[in-house]
Amino acid sequence: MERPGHLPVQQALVFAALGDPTRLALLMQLSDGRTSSIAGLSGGSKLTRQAITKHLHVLETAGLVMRSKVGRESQYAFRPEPIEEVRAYLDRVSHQWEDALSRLRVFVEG
Amino acid sequence: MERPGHLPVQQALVFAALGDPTRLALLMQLSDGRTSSIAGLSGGSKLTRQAITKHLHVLETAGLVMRSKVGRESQYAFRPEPIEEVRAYLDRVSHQWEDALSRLRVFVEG
DNA sequence: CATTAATGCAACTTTTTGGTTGCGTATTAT
DNA sequence: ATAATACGCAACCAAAAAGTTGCATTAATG
Repeated sequence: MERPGHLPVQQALVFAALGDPTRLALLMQLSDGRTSSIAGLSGGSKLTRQAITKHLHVLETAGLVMRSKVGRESQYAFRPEPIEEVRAYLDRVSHQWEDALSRLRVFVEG
Repeated sequence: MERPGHLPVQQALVFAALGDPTRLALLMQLSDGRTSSIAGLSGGSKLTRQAITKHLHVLETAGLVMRSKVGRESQYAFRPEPIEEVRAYLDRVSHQWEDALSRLRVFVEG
């Protein structure tokens, strides 16, 4: 049985990957389900292709995108699994907080 | 009407705050609803008190934590609002992705 | 009042990040 | 075959983040 609540390292990786406007914008570009090449993702940004490449590597390390090389270009695709895990993690935190609050409420009012 | 694709600067702040194991651990310590002082939060970490203080400032700037000075000590409390906003944001991204995928599916399958 | 505990503040060092430039390599197109 | 396209890789740079040390301040304690 894995207790996800005590593995903040992997979650932190995902959060850190999401904690940059450029990377968030890249994710939004891919969240429509279509894949895109590095050149495609670089167009529309003032940054260089290599900067975008680095950001894509960060996203890939966090598992938020998947890379597959087709021909001479790297096609990147959105990967929703880490998002779901992070949502589940936040759910647990919220529930823990709400449960604690209701217990405190009972203690004070009771 | 806010468009989900609009550049989320505030969200990035919260994600960046969550993107550090030390800060995640601090949040977990506070997510039981009880407040804690800096000394209390520093105990159990190998970092110095000042390092913890800096992390708490980051969390406070992101709105994830509230500080109130009582006597000579600073009491910190968990603040769930940004968590909820981030969850709502992730919901929008997930739905956008799933909707796009079903549209693609319809397009491909005819 | 002297002492101790809890913290705030500022300077400084080290590491990490975000970004660029330059160059080499593999495809695709002409 | 040649040229243009799309990358990968490495070195390098600047700025921000993470962390420490030192000292001043404020509040509780005996």
